[in-house]
Amino acid sequence: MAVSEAEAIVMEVLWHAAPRSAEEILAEVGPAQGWREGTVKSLLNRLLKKKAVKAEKEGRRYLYTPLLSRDKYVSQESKGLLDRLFDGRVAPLVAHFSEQRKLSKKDIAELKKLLKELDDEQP
Amino acid sequence: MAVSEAEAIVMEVLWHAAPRSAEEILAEVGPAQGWREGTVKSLLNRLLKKKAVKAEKEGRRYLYTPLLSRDKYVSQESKGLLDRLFDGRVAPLVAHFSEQRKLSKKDIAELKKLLKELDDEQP
DNA sequence: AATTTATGTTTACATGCGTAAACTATAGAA
DNA sequence: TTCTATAGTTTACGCATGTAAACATAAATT
Repeated sequence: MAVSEAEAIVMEVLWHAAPRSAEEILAEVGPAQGWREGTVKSLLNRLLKKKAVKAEKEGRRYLYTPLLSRDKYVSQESKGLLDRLFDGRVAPLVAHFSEQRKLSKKDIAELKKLLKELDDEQP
Repeated sequence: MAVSEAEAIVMEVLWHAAPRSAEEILAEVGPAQGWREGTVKSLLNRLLKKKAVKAEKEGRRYLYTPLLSRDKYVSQESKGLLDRLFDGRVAPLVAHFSEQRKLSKKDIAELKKLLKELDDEQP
């Protein structure tokens, strides 16, 4: 089952640093998201059920660690979008952003560099 | 309110050719999706409520036409993903696909062409 | 005119999600 | 030892979604 958007926000905290306690996670996302204790606890439980995180007892509480890697999550999400909207191909996606003028100078520079590196790999 | 995934499949039919009747839409997506009549009708009604399509009476039935453009929809979806996962920037997204070896030869060629065109626009 | 057929409209129902309150258990504090 | 603070577990509730069935209505057919 898929990790939902709210759950992904909790995952981001754990991807950034793990293991963390529920309390630490709350401290990190609660204020920004306007979430209470119960909300974070529910999300953690759903993530446990989905096997996206694991919990290890540490004293009276649990410390949570990701089982699903950010890379894997990002891959799934990106591939989903690509397949649904761009027939699974990357160039049309970039072309879309280009048409929308959403490519920054920095993006363009980085893309050039990336392509050059690909050339160097496979001459 | 957002157009859901199932709704987007109906939209794709209309983006491809509109106006279309419910019957035509069913004929086009029903078999592939395993959807019955009622399902397509429900989706069309939700799309109407969301103002993503409009309906014009034609004889005893309605013909549906998109109000939301595919371009706008694609933009929203893409921007959402980009913001959530790549800090709003395109280059890291492409880098991700590159790392996952998801860039085809064709993608690479097209990206090069695209970047060259951008150069030519703004010399 | 009565019945069947084609369409659209209303209602349904399980599941997931966002958001939590209520409940429970347990380790410290008094 | 009893009370309290803390952390996890259970239950809740409204809304969206996927997936229709049931119902209403009007046109076409018998």
